[in-house]
Amino acid sequence: MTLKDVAALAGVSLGTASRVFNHQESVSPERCERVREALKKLNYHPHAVAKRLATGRTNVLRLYMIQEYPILPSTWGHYLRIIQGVICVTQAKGYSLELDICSIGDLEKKNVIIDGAGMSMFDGVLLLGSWPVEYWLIVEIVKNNLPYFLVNTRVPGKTLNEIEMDNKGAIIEAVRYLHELGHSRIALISGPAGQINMADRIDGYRMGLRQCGLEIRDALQRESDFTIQGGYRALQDLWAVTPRPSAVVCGNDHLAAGALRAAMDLGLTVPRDVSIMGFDNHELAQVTYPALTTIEQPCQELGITAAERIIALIEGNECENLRTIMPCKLIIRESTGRLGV
Amino acid sequence: MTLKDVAALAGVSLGTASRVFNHQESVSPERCERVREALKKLNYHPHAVAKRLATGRTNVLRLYMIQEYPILPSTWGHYLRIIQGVICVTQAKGYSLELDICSIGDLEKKNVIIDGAGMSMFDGVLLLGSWPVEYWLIVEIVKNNLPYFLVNTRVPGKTLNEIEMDNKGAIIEAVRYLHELGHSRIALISGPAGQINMADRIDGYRMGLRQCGLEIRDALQRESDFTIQGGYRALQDLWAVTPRPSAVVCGNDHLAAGALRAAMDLGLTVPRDVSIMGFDNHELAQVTYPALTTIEQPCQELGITAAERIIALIEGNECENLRTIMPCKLIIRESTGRLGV
DNA sequence: TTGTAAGCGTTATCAG
DNA sequence: CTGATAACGCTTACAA
Repeated sequence: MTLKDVAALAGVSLGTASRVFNHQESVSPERCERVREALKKLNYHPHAVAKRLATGRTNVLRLYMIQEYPILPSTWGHYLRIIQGVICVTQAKGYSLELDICSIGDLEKKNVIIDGAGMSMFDGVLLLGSWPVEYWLIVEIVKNNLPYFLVNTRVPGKTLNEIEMDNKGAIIEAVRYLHELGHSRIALISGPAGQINMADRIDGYRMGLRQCGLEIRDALQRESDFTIQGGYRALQDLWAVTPRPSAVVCGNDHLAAGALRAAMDLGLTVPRDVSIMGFDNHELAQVTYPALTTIEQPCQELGITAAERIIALIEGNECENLRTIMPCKLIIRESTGRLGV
Repeated sequence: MTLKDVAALAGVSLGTASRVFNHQESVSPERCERVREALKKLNYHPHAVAKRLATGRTNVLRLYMIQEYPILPSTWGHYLRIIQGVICVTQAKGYSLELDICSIGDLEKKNVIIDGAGMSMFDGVLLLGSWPVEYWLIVEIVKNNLPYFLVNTRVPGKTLNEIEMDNKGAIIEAVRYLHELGHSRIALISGPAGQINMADRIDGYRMGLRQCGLEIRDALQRESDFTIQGGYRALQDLWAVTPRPSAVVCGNDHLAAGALRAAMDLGLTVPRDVSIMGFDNHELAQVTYPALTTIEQPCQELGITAAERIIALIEGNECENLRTIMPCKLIIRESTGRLGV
């Protein structure tokens, strides 16, 4: 059932049928009505592909999940919430969302994005990741005139179309909070410093200490992976340092959960003997014992904003804020408190 | 840069250029070579949309995540692993994956699938969900001749194109395992029985008891939601029953984590006083204290199989197994054991 | 083996 | 306001 059939049934030309269906502009009420009836009767659906060919617009947004190895379940959960936000917007605005998962290596080597754009398979691209993106990739994208947004990541040292969490500010707040509880020897167990989010958290830790007038001691900083086991080992490590820390900020909830378990196995009571904080407000922060004080990120909002921005870019409504930082929120539970209480 | 340009540069006709690019069939080696050079020089990428219009094939797979409300993080994680499997296959076979999230109500009311198919936006559809799907929706899909597969869900009472986890078998194994540890009063804390997976797990629980020659007692079964809090309350409840259970099988790891905490707050030691089991092998199963014995599902394999099957269907290679059940795996950790040990 | 031309279903331009 | 008609870029008979 094509528009032609509709036109035939309504006894009008193809052009008129198209006008009625699309804008109902400049067509007599009478014929307009006839076309509408035909549209109804034939249960007409426009052929999306033909429309795309004719208009040059696909109404497809492609989202690349840039996946580090090994795959981390914590990242998964984080990404999916962001994607949910993206979908809210794409659905509302009549876009389809194509999803792709690839390593940063794939993205750069095979040049999949540019190729896809060359084949005009999508109108814009969202790069969702946690590790730094190479500048030349973006240069390539810009050169091809393809609307893009970096989500939850960036190109170090450049200000581009990007939208991120305020990782740094969140940790500064965390350090201040611990300082207000009376802690002055605050340690850090971070994930890999090469990861963008983690780099910002490490930065925030140092800046927080500075703002509180506390000394920055290398011995109190541990770089681990993102795993529960990593957190476990790092806390054991940290406990060998003299003087010992009285509070530990962790790069994510998994590290914090591991640290918690290590503290327990060392015979410590949390938060009486040591305070421990996570980051992410992952579900597991609720099930540890004691439950983790942590930081919540506005994942869905991030996705929503990213989608709105790129659609604005696609549709030519220049969007002002090319760089946006979303604030996070401190969630206080049981794993932090005053020493000895 | 279109094929026309390539043809012009190579000094051949459009048709010949197309033939070289697609099948390199029936074209003289010499001109073939010329075309190839032009292809290279112009860095030709076929216009996907035009190709689609000409061939009538989109090479797009659409996956609907059927989302219950409220949104459960545990479901998210589960789905994403499945999707990852799907993407492995679509990437390898040259398909794009479109992702949509909607409630089952959306799907049925707005008839989005049929409309999308009518607009020929995709070649096939994967329905990923956990709640029963209405038969008429599938009837509609079949009527429209659209290849489909149900993933992780089904239409109750019908055998259709579907692929699921062996939830039932897994719980039977769990009950047997507990029975071998000497337990005879085995309780169940399930999620909503309306959810397909949970219904199967409840079935499995009953069948497992029967196979072990144990009595099925309603007082030892609690239907909760999927939350940690739900598990907490359910275990408290269960503890008021006389005689008390000595082991509790939970519908998922969240319920089990809540039950664990409740047991702790009741002053019990797990597994000495009571054994507790989860389901999913969610990350939080590693961080509870004690760590949860649970059941792992082959999520990625499920996705891979589903994608392979539907692509076979699309490409007309009749796939034999229209219904497939994937086996799960028992993961033994610390939360189960013999009574009093 | 090759070129020509007729689609594929729209949109959009341009006379009338 | 309306109807032809030319794109859009490709595939695929069909004819040469």
